[in-house]
Amino acid sequence: MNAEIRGRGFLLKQRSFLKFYLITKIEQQKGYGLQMLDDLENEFKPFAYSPTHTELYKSLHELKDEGIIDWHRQLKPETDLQEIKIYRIVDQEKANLYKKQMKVELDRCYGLLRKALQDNY
Amino acid sequence: MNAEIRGRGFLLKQRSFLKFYLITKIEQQKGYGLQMLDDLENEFKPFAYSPTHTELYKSLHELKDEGIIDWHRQLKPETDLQEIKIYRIVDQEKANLYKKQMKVELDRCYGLLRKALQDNY
DNA sequence: CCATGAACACGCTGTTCATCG
DNA sequence: CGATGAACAGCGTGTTCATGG
Repeated sequence: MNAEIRGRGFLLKQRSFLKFYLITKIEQQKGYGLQMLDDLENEFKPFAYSPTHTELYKSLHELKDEGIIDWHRQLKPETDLQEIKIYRIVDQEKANLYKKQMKVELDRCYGLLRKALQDNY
Repeated sequence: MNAEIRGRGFLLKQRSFLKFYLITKIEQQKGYGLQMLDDLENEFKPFAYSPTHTELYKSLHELKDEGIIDWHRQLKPETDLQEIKIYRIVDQEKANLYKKQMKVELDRCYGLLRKALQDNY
């Protein structure tokens, strides 16, 4: 379990980070895939982090495989006949557990970086 | 330059992190390779991070290739006839530059994690 | 072109093997 | 066995290619 979230190593994996963020975004009904990617890019621009669409989709697929989310196809409203996928939490318990575990992991990494900043300056 | 320190991505690489820490340890004359590794393991135990000896040596070799450090062989004092390597900074300018760039990178990652903690809880 | 996805390739890092006193 | 190092293998992630509106 935690083995999935942190691979016995240094800092957390990007995949876990994205899955974690996506859970929150889906809870808040923040649109479809590329839409969420766009949001993330903007949010993280100050931190020079720009996730790729491939990583985003792989994260969504993993969340589905783990039974945390689900999706259904739908036509993009208003504009045209483009098809998109709308995501939704199907197991809030699992979602909460994932976020809880990630909180521990984020705190760990946060502390590690703080230590580095304190030790070396 | 920065491309070496951060690979266009998410969080910083372990290698950079270790090189950065090793510079400080060498500045403080903290013994030889495995000795420093042992120190790091103890320091990071609360953060469940335990670097490997291979990564440590690769970091030291890179620092040497970049002309930041140097070493000479020496017999382990007092105890027995074991040979060890003693490291030393040979270009303090470069060392300072590396640490300065890493400071920027650490701050970036630190901010990114803080944002994650704020956004999702 | 947009949205989603798969295939492929590269690079980081851990596990294992090697050498020398 | 301690210290250093090389060779090898796995896997996370970015780049490229593919498909369907």
